[in-house]
Amino acid sequence: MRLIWDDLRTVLMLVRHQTLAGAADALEVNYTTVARRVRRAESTLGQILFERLADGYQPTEIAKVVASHAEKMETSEFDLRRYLQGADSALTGTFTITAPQLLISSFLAPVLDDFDQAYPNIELRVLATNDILDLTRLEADLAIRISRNPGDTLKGLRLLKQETASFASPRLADHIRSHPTDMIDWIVYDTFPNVPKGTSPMFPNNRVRFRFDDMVAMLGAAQAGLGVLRVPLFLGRTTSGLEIVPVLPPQPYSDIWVVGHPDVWPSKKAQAFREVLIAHSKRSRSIFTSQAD
Amino acid sequence: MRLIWDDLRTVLMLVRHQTLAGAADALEVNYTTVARRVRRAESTLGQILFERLADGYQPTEIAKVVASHAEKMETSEFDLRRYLQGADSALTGTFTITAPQLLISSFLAPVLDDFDQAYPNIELRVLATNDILDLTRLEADLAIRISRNPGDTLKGLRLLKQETASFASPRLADHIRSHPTDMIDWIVYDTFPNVPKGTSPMFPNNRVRFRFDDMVAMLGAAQAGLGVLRVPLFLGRTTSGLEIVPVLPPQPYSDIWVVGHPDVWPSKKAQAFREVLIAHSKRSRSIFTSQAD
DNA sequence: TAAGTTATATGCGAAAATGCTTGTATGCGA
DNA sequence: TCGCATACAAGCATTTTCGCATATAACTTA
Repeated sequence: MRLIWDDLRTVLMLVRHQTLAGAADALEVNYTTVARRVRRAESTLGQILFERLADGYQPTEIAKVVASHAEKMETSEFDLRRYLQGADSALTGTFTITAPQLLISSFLAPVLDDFDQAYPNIELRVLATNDILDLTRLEADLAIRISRNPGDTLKGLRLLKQETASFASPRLADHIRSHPTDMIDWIVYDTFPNVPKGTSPMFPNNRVRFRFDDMVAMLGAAQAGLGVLRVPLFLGRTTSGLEIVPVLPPQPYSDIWVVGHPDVWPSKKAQAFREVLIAHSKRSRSIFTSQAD
Repeated sequence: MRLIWDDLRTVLMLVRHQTLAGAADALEVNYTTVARRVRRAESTLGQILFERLADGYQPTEIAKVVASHAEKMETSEFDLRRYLQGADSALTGTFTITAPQLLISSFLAPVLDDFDQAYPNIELRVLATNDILDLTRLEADLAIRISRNPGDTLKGLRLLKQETASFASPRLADHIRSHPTDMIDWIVYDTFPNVPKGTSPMFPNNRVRFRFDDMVAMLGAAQAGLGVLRVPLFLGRTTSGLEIVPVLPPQPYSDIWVVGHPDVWPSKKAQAFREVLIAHSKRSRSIFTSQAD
């Protein structure tokens, strides 16, 4: 019995995605190819691996066992690729980072510019997402994250401390300052559905007016004067049409970290990127806290 | 970077064998294919994996790392294949056993016959070798071994206790019995280069005359009357032209075991083979010891 | 020094794998 | 109930991979 390793990988992907098209996307092949590889695997194993149903391929118990072993193989592949990435001393090729969308324009854009100037032969790929990408699976080489915790197995470096404050449109800000005891409307994030704690006693009347699940939309609502917003200082300060209001005094917030997998961390490209990143962080420290205000 | 798993396996084989032809044999492909796959792997990794020398492909350090990861993948493959083998409840297909050559003709042949009669749809493959095959790598499904110890991770079942005794050609045996104090010539195995311990006091004069590294040759030499031989009872008894001589009284010897990997052990085919094996062992017990003499 | 052995390299035709296209079934929603 | 989207299946053409035959280089040995 001579198993084809790439057929095992194909079975793994089909078990994960349950449809030929899904597995084919993951493998970057035509879905017909997935179907044929699976048929071939079934015939060499002498076992039926999937039930062909109208809504996809349903894995049998045996297929799940096959997939679990293929998953171990995949882990070894990722281990290898991370090793190679870490050992790579070239300042050429591609380099992938990920960061929350809102950090890009206000903070990261100059870093990308500096890096591209300094290392024109490195093709920088930026994944702007709030999803926590899996650095173990090399979804990115480095991640910039807003979190006190760099993650379990990841190496991390704290770039910046930061604080939050309350922001509002200039009109609303004026009104609040001149009528501090009026009811103040808040725009809050879905996951923190109440008025932030720690509001100043000078502004005793607060209520939630809107809840959003998207920060960009919240900023838009605040720009339109719909309410007061609690955001990191850098974000409020770099968003036009917003100014700080003293309703909520500056409070410490999760720090900004650059994190990476220990295997990949020592690579020349990662080193280079961190240098540029740290230099820029030092320069822009004042945007993130009220200290230097 | 999209690595082809079977290319990694090819690199592993080439690191192991160091020549295209050797790796190609192991993979059962043409050696040209090995060369091409390795080139492809090198180009996708962007790394040179082997130095092409006159006497073969010399792996670089990176190739060794690649191979070590591919080896983990291979381990997972064997784990899977053993699992599938163990879960296989069919009494069809091939089944592989291994045993020392000398056990085959005298002891195992009837078992093979019985098994083939009882399970004509199973194609039995017999690897007659003194090498200890690696059951973890599925080089065989079951092994019949002469050893007190069934092995570290293997499951085992003791089939037979056995004893050794001294044998000689009829002519020599006659002479020894009639002239017990004459010098007795021994034919011994290279790894036990002295006269066996425990010779009877009735035959005080013993010396080594020949050392061999091959048991078949030793039996031939004994048949030709060149000396006395210590062999397991079953072997002396079933070899024509030899008879037992009382120089060395029967002594316990390593037992005969059937061993298998725990994963494969419960498979229907392995169960079936063990049943036939055990039945035959019980019937032929008397050949192996002096008890029933 | 010439023949033989053991390596790798390369060109060509056969075989295999792959992608594309068309056809069919099923479920969802206007 | 009629698209519409999503799934798989199957046939055909293309591309890729593979094996064979041949050539070349290094080393051994008579």
